[in-house]
Amino acid sequence: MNLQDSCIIRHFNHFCRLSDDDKKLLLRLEESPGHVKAGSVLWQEEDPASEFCTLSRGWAYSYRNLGDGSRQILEIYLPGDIIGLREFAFSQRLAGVAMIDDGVICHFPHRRLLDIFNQSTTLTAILFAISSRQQALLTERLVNLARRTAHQKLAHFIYEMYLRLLQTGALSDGDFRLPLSQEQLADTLGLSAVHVSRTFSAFREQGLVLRERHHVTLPDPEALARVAEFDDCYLNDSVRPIFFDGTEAAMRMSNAHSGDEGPVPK
Amino acid sequence: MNLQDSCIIRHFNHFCRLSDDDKKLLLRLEESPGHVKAGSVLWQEEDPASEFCTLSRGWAYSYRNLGDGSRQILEIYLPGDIIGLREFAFSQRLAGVAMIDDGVICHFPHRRLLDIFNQSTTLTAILFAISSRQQALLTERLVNLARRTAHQKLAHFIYEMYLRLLQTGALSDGDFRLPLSQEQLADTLGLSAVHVSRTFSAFREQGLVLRERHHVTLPDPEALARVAEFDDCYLNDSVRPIFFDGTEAAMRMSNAHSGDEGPVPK
DNA sequence: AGGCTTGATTAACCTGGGTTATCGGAAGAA
DNA sequence: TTCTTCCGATAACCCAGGTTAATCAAGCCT
Repeated sequence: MNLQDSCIIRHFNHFCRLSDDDKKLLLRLEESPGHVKAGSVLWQEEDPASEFCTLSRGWAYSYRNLGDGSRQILEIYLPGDIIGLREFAFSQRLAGVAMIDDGVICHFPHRRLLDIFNQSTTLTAILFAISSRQQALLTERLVNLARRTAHQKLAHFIYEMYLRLLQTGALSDGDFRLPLSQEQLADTLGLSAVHVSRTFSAFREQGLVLRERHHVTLPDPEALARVAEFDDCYLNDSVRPIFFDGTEAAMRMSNAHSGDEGPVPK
Repeated sequence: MNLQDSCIIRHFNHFCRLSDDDKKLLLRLEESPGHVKAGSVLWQEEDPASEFCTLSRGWAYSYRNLGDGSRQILEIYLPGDIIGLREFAFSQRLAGVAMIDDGVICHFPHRRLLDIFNQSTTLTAILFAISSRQQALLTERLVNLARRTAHQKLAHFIYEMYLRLLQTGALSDGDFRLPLSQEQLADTLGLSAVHVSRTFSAFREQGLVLRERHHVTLPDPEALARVAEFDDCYLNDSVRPIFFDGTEAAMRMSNAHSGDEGPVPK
């Protein structure tokens, strides 16, 4: 397999330029990618947890089923995202994962993470950063659910998706595919499907969001961000390259004892 | 300093027996512990992020301030917890942290994590597990906020605290100190302080929870868990030793090619 | 073409919990 | 002791969003 074909190498490359050795290490850990159908369940809560996955094509989501028959969608995964890091320390799944679209996923046994820890500090740091970023997304979703009105929740979610898709270079203007049903949106936002519909109707009248089937148009993305009180620092990549420059400098330092260099935070 | 005095060594030991080398590595990274007063702010949102902390004594919480003047408490930290892992991949704080009690914290510069990554696979795996566990707590809080009634939210929170305190061996029966004001509970649970008060009144009448100042008594913890629809698998340690046994076997394998030994999680 | 299913819209009605306000008690300050 | 401040309790009022139900449009199957 060519070094550029691997979906996980592509994903890691987003964070930090990789050496050829690191690429080979990642590649060796990767098992055959497989096609999965829309709606199929990758795993359910309390299944044994023994691997994680990279989503190469298609969208997916993780969810929890509640006692009263409702469910909460925890996270939406886009192509390039890693699924299942959540359960690294557990032997059971804490949440189910299902496909939204037809897609392609690659499997990695949990235990092979240790090979990465053993052999590449760079990859280890990237994995930590990915986990940290997922936690940031989760935190923001928590605030969104706990403290905002239905209008803000929906606006925030749509704008977050818009930014994430922009980052992956998957779109240019405020016009993209959002393959979630209103019921799935409701399960994500802690609302009823009926109220999601009401809110979309309000947005349509205000010219904020136009939704047609699984397609969304944002005539004025900035206006939407204002409604949502959106603060994008939790998504902002621009901090990460700085960190990784620092990382590499720090790694050189700790190997060579070259003394202080670069800004040292107080 | 004695190897057993370090708060971080004590914390890591909860997860996995450490070698003396690992202990020395942890100790070398640790800087002087410091006393902090109740109510003092360790850092605020958007402060530069350059270190993480171990909470050695006292309680703390992380929070986000919202545009409308309200705030959301994200996480309660108990003695032994690590604070600030969230921002590993960021140069800015995503959330503020403040002390609830008087306490003691130890500081670790972010950059020194790389020394750990470089030098100890065991410590790296433990750090990953800690981060994974924090994500599990966050996820459970998210579900709690999004999908449950006020009664369930409060019951769930109190029962979670009860279990966490049990785990750290800090209490024996259903009777413990909960040093949070009703306003702080409200900010944690996405409720108003008034409604927290109402809910406590209801619990008192039902004999579920008796709260007096900062002290809580649970006459029947199991009944409380039932009200909360509590599922403790996200807190359950019993899965972790299994994982770490597997880890150590795998590590020995990858170092020495010694073949299968010990239970390997399937 | 005719059923079936799934998703979306809209309306009518209801309730959990927010908001505001008032009061009382405990702890600290002087 | 008295003043002050903080915290918690309770009541009255109100509204955002849940619930139920009816209707409609769009695939899909055969």
